[in-house]
Amino acid sequence: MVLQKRLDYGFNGYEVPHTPRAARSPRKSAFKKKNESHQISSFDLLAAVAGKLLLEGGNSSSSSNNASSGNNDDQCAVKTEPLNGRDTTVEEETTNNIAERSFFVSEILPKSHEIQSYNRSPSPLTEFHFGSSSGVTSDSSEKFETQELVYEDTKIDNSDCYRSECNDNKSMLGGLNFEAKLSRNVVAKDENHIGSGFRKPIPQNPSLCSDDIDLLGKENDDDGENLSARYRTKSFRSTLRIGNHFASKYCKVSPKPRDTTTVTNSDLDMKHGYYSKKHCLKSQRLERNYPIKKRRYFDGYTASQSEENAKTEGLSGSPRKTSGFLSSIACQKQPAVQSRDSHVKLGIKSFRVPELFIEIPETATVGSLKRTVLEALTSILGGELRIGVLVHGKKVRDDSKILLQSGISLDTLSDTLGFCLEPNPPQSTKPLPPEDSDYVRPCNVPHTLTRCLPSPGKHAKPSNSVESDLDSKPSAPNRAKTIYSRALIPVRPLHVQALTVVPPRKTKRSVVAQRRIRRPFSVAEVEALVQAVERLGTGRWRDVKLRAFDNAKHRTYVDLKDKWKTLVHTARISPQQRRGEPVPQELLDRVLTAHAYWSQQQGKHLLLEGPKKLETSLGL
DNA sequence: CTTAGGG
DNA sequence: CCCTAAG
Repeated sequence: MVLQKRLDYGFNGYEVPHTPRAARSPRKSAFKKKNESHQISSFDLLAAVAGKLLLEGGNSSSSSNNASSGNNDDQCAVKTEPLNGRDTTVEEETTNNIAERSFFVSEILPKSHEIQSYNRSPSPLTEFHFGSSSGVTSDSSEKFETQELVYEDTKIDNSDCYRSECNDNKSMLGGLNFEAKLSRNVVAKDENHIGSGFRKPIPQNPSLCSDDIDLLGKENDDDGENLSARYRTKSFRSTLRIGNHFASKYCKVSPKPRDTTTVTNSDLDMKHGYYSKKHCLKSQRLERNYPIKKRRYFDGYTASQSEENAKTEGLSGSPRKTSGFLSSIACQKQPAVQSRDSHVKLGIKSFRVPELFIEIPETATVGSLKRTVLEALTSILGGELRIGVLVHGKKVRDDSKILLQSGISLDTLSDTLGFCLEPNPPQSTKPLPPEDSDYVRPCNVPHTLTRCLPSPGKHAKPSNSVESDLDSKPSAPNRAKTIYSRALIPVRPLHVQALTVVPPRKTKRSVVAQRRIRRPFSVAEVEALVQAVERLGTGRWRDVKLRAFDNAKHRTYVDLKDKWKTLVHTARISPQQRRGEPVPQELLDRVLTAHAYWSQQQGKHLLLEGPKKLETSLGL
């Protein structure tokens, strides 16, 4: 019942982030004044459903499978049911079974059923009925993965293994995907974390996700990318899942329990089932030395800029990174409801909780595992639950927008609308030091997914020597006994693919380029940079790179240029305003001197005898 | 691929 | 750090 309570909280707190930015493809024509007055509030309902889902989850292990089926019967737009209705004993529940314990949030809404999305209901909960749906049979363990997107009328095959797997099974198992990590530490089971988002559970594993912190910086950046980044950070890992099972199911990779690399790879593969190996290699290489120049799409949903954009942008908005959250709520347009009221009818097929990482000892009991997962889950969603709306994979944050304004219309609904659950005030959890971009993955997989790979020993690495810093070779994760898997369920925005003539799935590579982890320059690096610039000037960053940072694979000449820029700025502001590791004034002075010198030099344009070295000029 | 700058 | 227009 505690869950119920939280559910309520979540409800109250529900609020879609504001989205200042206009729709990618403002289609004025789409604005039918007729609908302007309509405000969609069904999201609230969705939130309610989600909450309900939680509730179900919380009780699933001990209560009946119809915990909430006693609600309204009519107009139940969404049905929810604990996947694992039958209450199996702990002994019986294998890891897989646990995973299987996802929650079936909803079924395809019968055509006849319609959700009057526009009518704000004072009591959202009443609009959703959480009845029990068809039972999930034993084989469900093989399909615990949620159905990502289910198209009723448009059978779109995105071809990624993960997806197709799902489609194979008629049973749309929505729900929670569990990902567990076995380790020596048990996630604390205290309840202090309630309401604090997943802050609690995560800290247990500081090495899992490290970098996201700085991502939280820009708060009002309406840019989709940034938004994504933010969410990735705050809401990261919310999908619980038993990696091994997942791997075996969705990836070719043979599941090897306790094999970190394998599992990880599996996940990666899963995520990029259609990712060509070749591309992986390339990607890796790129990331290794230089920033990937491809547009980054957020977790899961990614595509090469050229291809994806070309394919979808022109049609109905550019695909954007989607939030890292789950979004396996499938909605669909009701074919026969082209009614003039232009009401959007959508059926929610399933929910999936965002990815989540938990740590639990291998020796823990299944029961404790369940408990842990449950706790982690509730802690995540417990705080404030809310629903995110995705249109073309892009989050729509402006609640005031009408559907049409957001690009949600009868014509495109089924292909563009998506939802995602997200813990409210996304708490920035203690990010775990992400693996270095140079990290060499066991197999050729998109680097992006390694973001949370454990990187022991990388924490306290106060580099004093330029050497060490310049050549910060990430230590390879060493967790033989840890089962680590990731469950980044790609939130594939419904592409307009179905509506376009573009040949479906043609080299639909997805490059999940992730923002590089922030790696503040150390004093030593600054020193090296300054020295190099003094000698080479400020217009030869490549040379600077080669000269002083040739071994620092993670520093590109662009980085150096940027750093110089900031150094110059830093040198000009008062020491009080400076942040981060303090740079010796001496260096800053040199920065200013060199900057002034080279600026002048550049201005002089005198290359008669070649640019004199600053050093020479200064008599150094 | 590099630069140079704005974001 | 990212993204990109220019060269």
